[in-house]
Amino acid sequence: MIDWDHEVQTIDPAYYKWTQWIFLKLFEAGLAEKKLAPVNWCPECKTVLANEQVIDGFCERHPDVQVHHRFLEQWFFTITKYTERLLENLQTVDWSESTKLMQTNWIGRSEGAELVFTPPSGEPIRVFTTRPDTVFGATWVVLAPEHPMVDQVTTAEYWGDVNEYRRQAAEMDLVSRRVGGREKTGVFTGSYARNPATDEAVPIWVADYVLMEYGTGAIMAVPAHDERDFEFATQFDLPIVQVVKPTDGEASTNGASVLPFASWDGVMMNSGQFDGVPCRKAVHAITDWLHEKQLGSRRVQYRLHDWCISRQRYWGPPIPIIYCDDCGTVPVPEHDLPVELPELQDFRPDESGTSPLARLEEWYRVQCPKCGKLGRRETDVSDTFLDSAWYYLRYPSTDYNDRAFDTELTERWLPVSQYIGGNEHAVLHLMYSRFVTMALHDLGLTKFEEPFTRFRAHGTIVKDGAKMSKSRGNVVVPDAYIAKWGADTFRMYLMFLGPYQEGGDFREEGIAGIRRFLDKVWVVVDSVDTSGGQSADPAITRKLHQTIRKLTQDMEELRYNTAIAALMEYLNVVRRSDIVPASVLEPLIVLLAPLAPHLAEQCWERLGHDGSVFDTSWPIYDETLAREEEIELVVQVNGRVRARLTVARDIAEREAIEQALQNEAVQKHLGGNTPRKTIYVPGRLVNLVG
RNA sequence: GCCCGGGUGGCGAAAUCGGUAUACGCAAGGGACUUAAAAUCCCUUGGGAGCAAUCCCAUGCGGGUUCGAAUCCCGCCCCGGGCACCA
Repeated sequence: MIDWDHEVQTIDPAYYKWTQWIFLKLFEAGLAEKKLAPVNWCPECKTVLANEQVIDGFCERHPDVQVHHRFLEQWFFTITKYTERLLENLQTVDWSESTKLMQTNWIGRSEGAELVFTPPSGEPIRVFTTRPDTVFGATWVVLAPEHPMVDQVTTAEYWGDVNEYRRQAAEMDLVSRRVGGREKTGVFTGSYARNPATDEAVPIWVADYVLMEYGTGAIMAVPAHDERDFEFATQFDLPIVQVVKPTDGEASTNGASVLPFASWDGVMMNSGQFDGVPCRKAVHAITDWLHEKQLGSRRVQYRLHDWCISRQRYWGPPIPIIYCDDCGTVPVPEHDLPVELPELQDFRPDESGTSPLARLEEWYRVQCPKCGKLGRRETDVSDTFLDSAWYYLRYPSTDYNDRAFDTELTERWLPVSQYIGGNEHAVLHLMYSRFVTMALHDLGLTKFEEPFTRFRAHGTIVKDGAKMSKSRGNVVVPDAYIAKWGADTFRMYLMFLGPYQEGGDFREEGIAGIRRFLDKVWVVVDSVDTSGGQSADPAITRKLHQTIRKLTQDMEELRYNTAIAALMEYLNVVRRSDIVPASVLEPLIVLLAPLAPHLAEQCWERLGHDGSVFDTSWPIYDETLAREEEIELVVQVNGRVRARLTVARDIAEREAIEQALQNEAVQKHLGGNTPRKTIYVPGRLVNLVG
């Protein structure tokens, strides 16, 4: 039941006051930083976006609009400080496996090593690799175009080439830059660095297939054992040295045709004292060896980046920060919250990279809360995902205006015991909420660190093979169906369509079946025997308890389709009976209530009850009453069904086999032979093997 | 390319632990009621052979393990989703 007294609206200053408060808490905890970084810019939204809001290089809200790179100073939440916990805690929560997997992949944990390649002069170049075992085959080094060391290593002779290449890379937008399989490009810097394993000088290149945002922004290239490096070697005629030979490969020694060989199933070669060692062992042996020489160390790398929360749009809670020439970055004092959104004539965003609020000088010019000198408000607002990252904490505490969430109420109601949503939020809302909750937990503000104990991802109902969207024009509007069939029918039909977590294509073919079922319920309720004198047929009672058991289990596991099928079966049994006592019908109505609430409520009233059906308790099944006394025992000969016997439920093995052997059809198929082997599965079958 | 999920009647789908494949519903066909139609009720319905009892075949394709496979293993094909030059 929905309690409208506990409604929240994230655009209400009474709500976003606390969103800003949460920002301040995270800021105090050192989890909010403003930094200059390459960020995703949507030219349609005219704002930056978080990585999680960029889908295949396109804007989440504008699927036709490509996202660009911009270097801007933005506020970030350092979610990466929680990477390990976000990963580890996944094992403690009861969530859909698909959702957990998506988060795991998004966090993208990789074990490997950081190795040092030393140029003759200047700083060493640090590279991250997951294959330190292949370091003997590293024949050059690549820096990302944005790598700060490019300037130092580029020689005068190559200065022009390198600069031109960097200029082109900077101009390229995210999409064309990141397409895998694109022809490799790059330039030589003129310098060399020493391979820490071979001690040989290898050339230093700059190429855009290396990304500054991942690892150290530099790699060692091992063309024999990495597809991309192999491609680059082919393109620029660079040396290829095989250092791993396949364990079970046929063409293991005469190399070229099987390269690049990127598998872990191999042993080392051309690797000095490590020759013959399997890759998986060599990884550690070589890393440790380089560690002793102080040229490398083990390292774990993640794909997850910090959460960019700055937005240059109007709608959103202004980030509660004031910049002062003397005091620097000053948080707005709690008692000054909320920082309200001012009225603005034209609130549309523009290309400037600053928020519409930056046009309103009388708003952003304020006194510094510390020294009183004239300062300037932050004009960016926060990501709307921050609003939703904590809303569940607000629900129980909406009556309190002096605190975001009340300790006692929070303890009583939270964490959320069952949450249902779509997998499109797996790496957005669900990840952000987990992070915010962990941060609040570490600040001592909540007792739990996971917001949602149990989460189930619903499937997507698609139409004509595609996700419903206004632009495609394939949206199913429920209103028409509700008008024609009724809300209960439509609701129940959607549940009956198929497994809840799978979704499927929307068709209306079967909807009449649900309506017929509900009509039959109504008719049966009308014909119920209310005299109280009739006792129920034992067969119906048995079916009733089986149905209660099935519903109890199915509802808990969100298996609505089979729950409904079970109710239909039960109704079919009830309808075959001439007399229907209230005792067999009332539980049906209670079981139906969560599926067809309106109809159930009316039936309940019609059965002579004053209160709501939702105030009655869920029926409890009796295992003894649900038990079948007689069962059908299948008799197989050599695994094929040849007879079915009706026997007592608890028939002894010896007796069952005895009866099976006496069966005529069974004897025929045995052909007069005695079975060599008999298999007995209690309550199910006898298999005679001849 | 890598990682998940799925493929079962004409259709949506069941079979939850390796043990009666096709529950439940839709659609279709036949019948009852009706002057007629709708609605409702009853019956039939995986494919094939047969008067029948019954038998054979069938869970995307090809192999395997097992007394027994939709379910487990190996190799493919197709559909949906996620990630993607992440070193």
